[in-house]
Amino acid sequence: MVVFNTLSRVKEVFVPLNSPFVGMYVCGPTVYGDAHLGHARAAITFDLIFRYLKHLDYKVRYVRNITDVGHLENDADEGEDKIGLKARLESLEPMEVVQYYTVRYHRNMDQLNVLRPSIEPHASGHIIEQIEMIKKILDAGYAYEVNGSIYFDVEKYNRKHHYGILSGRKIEDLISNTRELAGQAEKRNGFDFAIWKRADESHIMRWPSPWSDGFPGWHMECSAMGCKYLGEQFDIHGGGMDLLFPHHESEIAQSMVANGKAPVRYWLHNNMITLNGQKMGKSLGNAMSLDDIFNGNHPLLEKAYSPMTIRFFILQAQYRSTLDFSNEALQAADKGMKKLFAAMEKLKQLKTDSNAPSLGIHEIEKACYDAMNDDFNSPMVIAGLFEAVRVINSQKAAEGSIQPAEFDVLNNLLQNFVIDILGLKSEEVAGDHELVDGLMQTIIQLRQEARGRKDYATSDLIRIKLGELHIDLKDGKEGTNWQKR
RNA sequence: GGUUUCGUGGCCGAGUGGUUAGGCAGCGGUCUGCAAAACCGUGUACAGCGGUUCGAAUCCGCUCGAAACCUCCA
Repeated sequence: MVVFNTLSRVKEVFVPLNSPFVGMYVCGPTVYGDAHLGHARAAITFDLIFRYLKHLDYKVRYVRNITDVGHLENDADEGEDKIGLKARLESLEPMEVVQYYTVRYHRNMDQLNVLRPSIEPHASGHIIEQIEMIKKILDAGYAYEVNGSIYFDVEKYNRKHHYGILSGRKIEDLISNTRELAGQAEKRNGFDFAIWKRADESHIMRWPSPWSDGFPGWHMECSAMGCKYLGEQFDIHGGGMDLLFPHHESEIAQSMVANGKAPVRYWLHNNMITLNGQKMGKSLGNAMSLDDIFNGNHPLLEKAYSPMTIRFFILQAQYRSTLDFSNEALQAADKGMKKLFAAMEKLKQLKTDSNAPSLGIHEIEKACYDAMNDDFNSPMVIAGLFEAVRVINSQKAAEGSIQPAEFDVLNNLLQNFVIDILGLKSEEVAGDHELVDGLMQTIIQLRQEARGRKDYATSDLIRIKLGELHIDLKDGKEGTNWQKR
């Protein structure tokens, strides 16, 4: 298996530090607003990786943090904490905001069938670990204190190491390009970053420390919690490409100084979802919340799209490519996914015969594994699955049969890839499946009798009325099937 | 300005030095009371211009265009 490592910018063979154990850390959400499509992409990308590694029998510890402190709202490390700001605006206790949006985030992720990580640590629950790490950085001489705040000395760090190793930046460029911003007086250099920040009187999220009552800098939490749960060095660190610099770059610098070694072997970054070619982002005001999409409540949406449609849509692109949002693309994904699930149902009806000719199922299976082993190429997996769909449908249409051994391979292939690895699930019927199906069979039978009498007015009426309830009837050679649209 | 990417047929989106990605839409046919589904068939696609090569959409150079990051962001 090869993975694209942002650090080297090439695909590298994936070798865990302590096989069969794999440690994976992924930057989770800052819980101060509803999750949007971008959150879905990051979560689904690393859910895919988590699921596939487990499928390969790796023992994965997957840590995804909840950022509930230390994220500064404005420029230059001088702003207000994001959670604190929201809390003041809504007259809530900060932890109330955190709880509210964490619950909503979890609900959205459940809807998307994203597995919960092994550990989901909160930054606010690891202030002590962060303070300890800051002490190490201070002791090593790579940070300095000004008025109770501690800043990381990037310039000094860069003399021995390379600040920019991940993002490909050079410190000279940073010097010449760092914007002149107000309130940077405390820093020796504009690109130094706060690792502890003194809180002024108005700041309601604060903890005691040896230096001041304050709060940790944003980059500290991931360094501290990654180290705590996965060790000083672990296999995979993931997140959105927009976190590459300065967040991940700074994480590396902090850990290098505190632990004396690079924290991460493989850095994986998912690309952005775009809207009209532009990044969909909270700060750009063009982000669609997942609830909006699931409910169809957005001026740009022609209709509501189900969580599984969104999941399939995201998996149809490779995680390192930008993915362009459009109604047309979403509707195409919706139709394609339904076709896939319909074929999986049809497979059950396929006749087996040990004398049947081979249908090349093993080749399809191999193609799916090859695709996943090549940097988690889910679109190629899906292409392979549609090969399987074509085989199933054409055999069904020709009333052909399949070798029992190939049937098993095909069945396992679909189960493994569609359900377990891609994490898709059929959304056909919610609720009382048996009751609904029983009712439908009765209706279908009555309609069948009408058709037998050539009473097409009645049979069409039944189909039209069911259509209004988003139920499609499909007459085939062996009777009528129904499907929820 | 710097860093990093990208530009594929109507749409989304893989891939790659020589053989059909795939999905959706379209067109023709089969099937059907009709419809839908399904099946079969169907597309002079790789921004432009040069270069390397027996051969490039794939490698190199230039041009044009777009994006992300350089400030919080998945």
